[in-house]
Amino acid sequence: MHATQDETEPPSAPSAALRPGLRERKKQRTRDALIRSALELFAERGYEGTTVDEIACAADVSQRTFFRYFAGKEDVALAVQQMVETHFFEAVCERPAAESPLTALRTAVMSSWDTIEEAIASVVPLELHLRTYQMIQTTPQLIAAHLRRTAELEDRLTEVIARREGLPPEDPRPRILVAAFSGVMRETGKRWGLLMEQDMEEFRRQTAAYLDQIGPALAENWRS
Amino acid sequence: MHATQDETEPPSAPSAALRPGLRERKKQRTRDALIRSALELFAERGYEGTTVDEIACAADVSQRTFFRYFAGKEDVALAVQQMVETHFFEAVCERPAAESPLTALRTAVMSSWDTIEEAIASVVPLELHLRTYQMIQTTPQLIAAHLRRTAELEDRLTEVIARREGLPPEDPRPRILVAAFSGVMRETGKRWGLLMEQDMEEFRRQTAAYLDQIGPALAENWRS
DNA sequence: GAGCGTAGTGTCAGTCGCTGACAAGTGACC
DNA sequence: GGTCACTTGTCAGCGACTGACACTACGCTC
Repeated sequence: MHATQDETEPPSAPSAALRPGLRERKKQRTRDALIRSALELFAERGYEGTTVDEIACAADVSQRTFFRYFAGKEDVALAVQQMVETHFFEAVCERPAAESPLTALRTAVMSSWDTIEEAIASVVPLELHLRTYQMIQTTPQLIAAHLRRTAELEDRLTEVIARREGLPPEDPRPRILVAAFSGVMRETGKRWGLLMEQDMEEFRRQTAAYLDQIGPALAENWRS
Repeated sequence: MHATQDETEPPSAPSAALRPGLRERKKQRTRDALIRSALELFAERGYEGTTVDEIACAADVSQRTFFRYFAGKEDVALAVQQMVETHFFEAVCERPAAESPLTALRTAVMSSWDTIEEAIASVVPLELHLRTYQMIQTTPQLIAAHLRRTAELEDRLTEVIARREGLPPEDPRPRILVAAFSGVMRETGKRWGLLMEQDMEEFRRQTAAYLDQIGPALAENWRS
């Protein structure tokens, strides 16, 4: 309902602001304002220490309007994270069928990281998103909500991979692979958020190293 | 705070009801009554269609007392499931160190299933628990809460396995294995709950078959 | 450019989950 | 039997969320 930006495109509009219609632009600005206000307040006073009233007030709308844009307080906290995950999912869908499933997943993460930052920055400053990410991993209610969304993403990934490989839906292997992959991503994400590592290169290396362990993890006899 | 049943034991009490003291028994009965009332109401009107007031009223206590026993409405819905998972975790801890990690997990599930039913039945009828399990998997709020608890269980399992194998906490392999295992359990659990399979034997076979796929899932080249 | 329909917004009132504070009842222990 | 600590109920209140209704303003047509 919100944020649908696919319309008939007038060829090369002179003023770049005329594309989506005045009303649509206003809605988009309201939505962005709500996200920005929310994340700033969360960073300042914490998630539970911030009321929806305060968020709405900071974005100059009524509380009622807030709930027309977001289904709940959780929603706005996870809005940017949602963007990131959608972006990753699309990257997976675009991987060539020749790649093995694990390679496809791995390459998709890496390539989605190359391009996601500007998309984030168009809504909120990157540093604010990093603080939000930490908050998500330390606030019980947000951990739960985020895990639920992640589980849904896993379902979709499982389906995509099963289709790629031409497997019937009952085959458990795609699900297992996705679960293992997801476990790695959760773990590395935890480290990234908590250690506040700004060094993206180092983080990529670590993630890659972890992903390399997926194969060996299932070989019995770990004791070297 | 609640349900601590470790106290100095008077040697062989004549009436088996005298062990934990009158007050403790009363608390336990209140707690069980709350769980039973809650699950019955949930089964009847759904989770969101039931208010805490109604649960408290059905158990003949005040709403305030309900919240002294359970941190929230979610808590009472997941109370029995919590028992099951604790039981499983303890079973894992007791597996001999000679078993490979995956074997230990697999054997622990199977053996915990052998003994959990009576523990459940002492609180609520088994059939009611099954309906609750279905409800958990279809109610967004409960899915989220349950996933959070499961994630905590995964953390503890990861730690136990790392210790068993004498691995340092940074080694990602225990986490990956647990994630894959957990993915299988979530999937089979989903089928069990939704298909309402009463046939426990069939369900065990299916779970075992899924677990057998964990190894192959990580071997590349699935296409037979 | 006036007018109309509709989409977006604010206000209001209400429900429900949840909590702190205080007062009253009740098992436990000497 | 009396004191003490633990449980409980009542009350008052906050915050998340929702339905209903009236109002404003965009967008489209004539």
